Amino acid sequence: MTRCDGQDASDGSVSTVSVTVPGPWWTDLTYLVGRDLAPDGYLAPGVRVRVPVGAGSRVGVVVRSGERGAGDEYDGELRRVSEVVDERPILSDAMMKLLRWFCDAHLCGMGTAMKALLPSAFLRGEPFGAPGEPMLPRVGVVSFLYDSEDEARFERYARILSDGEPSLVIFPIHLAARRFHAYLADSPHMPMDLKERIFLFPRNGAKAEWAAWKKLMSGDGALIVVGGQSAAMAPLRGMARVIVEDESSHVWRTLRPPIHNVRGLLSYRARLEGASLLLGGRMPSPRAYMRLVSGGGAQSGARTGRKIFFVDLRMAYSPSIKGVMDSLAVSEPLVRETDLALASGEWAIWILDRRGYAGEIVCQECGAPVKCSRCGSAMRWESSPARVTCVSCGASAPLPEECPNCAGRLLSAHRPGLEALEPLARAAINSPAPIVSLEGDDERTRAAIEGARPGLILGTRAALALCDSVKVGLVGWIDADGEARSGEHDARVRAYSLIWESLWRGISSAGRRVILQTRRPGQDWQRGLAHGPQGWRTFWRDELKERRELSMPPFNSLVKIESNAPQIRVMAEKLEASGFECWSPDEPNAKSGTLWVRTKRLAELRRALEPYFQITRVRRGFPAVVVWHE
DNA sequence: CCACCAGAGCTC
DNA sequence: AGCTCTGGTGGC
Repeated sequence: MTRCDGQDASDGSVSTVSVTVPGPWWTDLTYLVGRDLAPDGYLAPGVRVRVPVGAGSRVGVVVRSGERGAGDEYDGELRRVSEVVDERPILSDAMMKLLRWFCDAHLCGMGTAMKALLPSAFLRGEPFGAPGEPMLPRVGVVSFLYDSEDEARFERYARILSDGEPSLVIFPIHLAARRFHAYLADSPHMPMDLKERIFLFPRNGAKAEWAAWKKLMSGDGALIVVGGQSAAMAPLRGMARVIVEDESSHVWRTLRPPIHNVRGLLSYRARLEGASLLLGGRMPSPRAYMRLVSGGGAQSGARTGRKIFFVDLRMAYSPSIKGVMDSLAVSEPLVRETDLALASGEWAIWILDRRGYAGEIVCQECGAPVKCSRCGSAMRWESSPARVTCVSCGASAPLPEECPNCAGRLLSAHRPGLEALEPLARAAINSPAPIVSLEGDDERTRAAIEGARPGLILGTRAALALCDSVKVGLVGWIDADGEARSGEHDARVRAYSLIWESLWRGISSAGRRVILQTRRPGQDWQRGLAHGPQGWRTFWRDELKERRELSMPPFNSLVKIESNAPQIRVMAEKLEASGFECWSPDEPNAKSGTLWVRTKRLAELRRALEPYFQITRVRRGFPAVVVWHE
């Protein structure tokens, strides 16, 4: 690498470069570069440089290079590139395209895209070789593999992988990747010499991840890379195939900005690098389903049988719960099936997706819910010890004696939770088997359960993970409608796929029974649940019809923009003037604002948002943008 | 007297 | 968002 010697180029022949610098802004920054760093007055696009930014310095990537003033409106004082990191461009053509696609799809800047897709060492300036181009341009095919049985899919993957083509196999969670890695090591379908060339990509963690990148970039002979989401950009040489397992999982969507769907990234990466793409799972995601019905048939398991039972909540006995307005039903069929499962030495799981004693506390006089003083989210009531905790930030406070809003004395609890369910379960179950409330999903709890005598587990959706390690004979959904109640446009798919998962997940799905306590037995989004291994066809047909009518994703993209209230108002006006469909749910005098946009014209929206992401706006702060594509 | 930290201020 | 510079605090 070459460092700036600090001297001015005395002959005055100084040129400029545009550099993408990681930051929340979308602007590329212009710098001078002296002859000492660039003898030809030119730095190739894709070369990393260290540049001064504000008080410090950062590593960025050259995007353009040329004489002063060429295609650049900035007329202020320019600073100098302080160091050229790479001798040759370091981002492949495919990688540049992938980064650009990411920016367009998620309405973010190039710097944000680089941080999301590349290991942190890249932007520290460490030696780097990007994922390769295909040797010969290839056209990857897309295929699908849906089978409700986990074991059946694993076997199919193993058979496919046994041809030794360089393959990337990615799971939504690392634990599942580990399980598949162990499966491959034992699989009779894998040739011995190939087994030695399977690499389990490490779980998130910057150091381990960078070590894995270096190992793969050095071309150590790995042919199959198995990993969780952190392996999505793994630099596998000559990658010919990408397998995305459990592709409909909502876990593919990241929780941290830039919020994106890692499965979508993998699909596009496969296309750019000419690798074939195999999407697999228990059921398809909306986009995969649409391709599937337009393209060809799916694989599927053949097992059917009476696995699922609907219990009409309106008919079920619902004992009242002390201190809580709503009741919880523990129906007769649920108790009977639970006792049966326990009697035959299997585990039973009852799922209620609300922790604590009650999900919300509301003032009966003013109607306001008790909110967290720190973050403003709803507080839930926990009974032992008696207190309220915040659903989102975890803050805890003593049980309020009066309404914080109107000082009213009548606070009432609603939506009973797991703590309230436990005494009901104890009273209802006849079996002497233990009853355990599962508070977390950590490894320790799981290990304790794996070694214990089978019993009844009361837990949230996280408890479904137990199906992977112990024999679960019954899953009972205490309030199945609750899953579909959130206002999100994808609430119904989440509900459907959770229940679908409870039918099929893990090692004992063949004999498992599932009971749904619901107000709409087998109706609406629940249609198709009882139709056997491809019941999701019924679900998607109805769901996509409705989404098309409402112009919701995947037929349109949904964009959420957050900023301060005045800026949101200005943006809303301008976007509406440009013909965008916008709405804002804000209260009139709120400080911060939210703007929703529903559109197909993402490129145009990007251009409209560009002014708000110029670096000169840094002091006013940048809006936060989230995009939904499905 | 200096190590450590929170907050301010800056960004071609 | 980073980064560094500042000034206050607290440990010895």
